[in-house]
Amino acid sequence: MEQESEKATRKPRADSLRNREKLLAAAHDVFSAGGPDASLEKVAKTAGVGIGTLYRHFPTREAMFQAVYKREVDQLVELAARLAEEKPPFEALRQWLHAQIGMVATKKGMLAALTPAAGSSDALYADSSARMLAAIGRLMAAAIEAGEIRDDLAPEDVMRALLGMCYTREQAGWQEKVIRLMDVFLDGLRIRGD
Amino acid sequence: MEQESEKATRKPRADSLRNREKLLAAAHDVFSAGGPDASLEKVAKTAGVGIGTLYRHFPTREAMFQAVYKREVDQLVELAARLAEEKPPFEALRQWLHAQIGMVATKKGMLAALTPAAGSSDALYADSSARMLAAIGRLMAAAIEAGEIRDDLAPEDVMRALLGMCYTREQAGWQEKVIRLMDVFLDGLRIRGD
DNA sequence: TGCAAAACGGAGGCACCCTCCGTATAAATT
DNA sequence: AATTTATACGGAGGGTGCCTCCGTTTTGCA
Repeated sequence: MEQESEKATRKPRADSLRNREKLLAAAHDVFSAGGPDASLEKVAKTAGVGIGTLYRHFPTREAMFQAVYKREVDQLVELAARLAEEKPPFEALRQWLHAQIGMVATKKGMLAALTPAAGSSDALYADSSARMLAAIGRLMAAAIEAGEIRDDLAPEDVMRALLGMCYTREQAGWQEKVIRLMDVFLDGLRIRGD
Repeated sequence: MEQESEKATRKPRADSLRNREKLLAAAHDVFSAGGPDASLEKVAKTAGVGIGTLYRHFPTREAMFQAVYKREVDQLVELAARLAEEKPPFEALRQWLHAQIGMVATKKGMLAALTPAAGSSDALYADSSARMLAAIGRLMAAAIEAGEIRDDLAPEDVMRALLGMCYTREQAGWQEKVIRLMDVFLDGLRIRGD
């Protein structure tokens, strides 16, 4: 019988992986729409699984937030890499920032949920933050090298501008407003070929 | 029949006023201890009234927060005036700041509760804030005139220091820690008679 | 003192939280 | 392919909180 560790680790079941993924997708949707206090039973129903399955995968609300958050960071970092390859530098930066806005809706719940228990999840947070800054840094560097944007802003500055704009998230429809604000900002960032 | 306005306004019932006051006191205690999501039924029970009575006086959770908040601002402004009369200037300032810390526990729930619905309660907020700054300004002016503290800080600065320190409110027992921090800060503020 | 307006209190219906366990199913074994 | 067995599934159920509604009690006024 072949096994690498002393513990007999069976291959994880396919349905388990499927359900985990379905739950994460559903959680993203539900929390984006309903805020951090949205019902976990609604998440389970949206995912099409039982409430028991949800709790087995994510024992606490915060565990669920963290998993969603990490997944989104992964996706955004990957998206940055793909955009950098496929699009002109400025356009890549623009599209990536737009994608960011969609994420903040969830991060909102994240922040509220993580703050009280701070300390347990600091590492996750710091790491994600660093990766995000690195990703935006690469996009900006490319645009600067192409002579498309100013070179006197740091990645942190752009990040702060983005998050600051999102701080007005209150009424319905804030995402559209922030996208417009962000486009104005990008217009200011751009070097025009006059 | 004598009445001042066209509407026949009967004198408010004594029990109503009593219960309202009991509810506000209970709400302060419960929210301080349990945070903004504390149970309203616990508030009613602590106050010794039925849940129906609570909802009649404060139809929504936010209405309750606002009432508690306003009451605390009133009390603190009044306390500032009394301390200014009865205590030496520096001691008055110190005791008032300590009292402030007790309030933040409730304001925490306040902020979380007010933010989403911003706009409906802006006026209340701005007014309270101004009154608080005026109160601390008077205490500081007295201490400056007596030569007890430095004169190069504005009321806003001290307020910001206080709130910044309170931002670490997470674990149990944060109030004690903040009181110690605040005393250190006050020690720095003080002009020593060397 | 009598009476009607106003306030009281808690039962009841609903939603959500989380646990527990009988049933179903996928991986391992033969 | 059939059997075994570890693992995952789903939802009923017990508990708590939210808020409404209405019969009962209290209070101000005449």
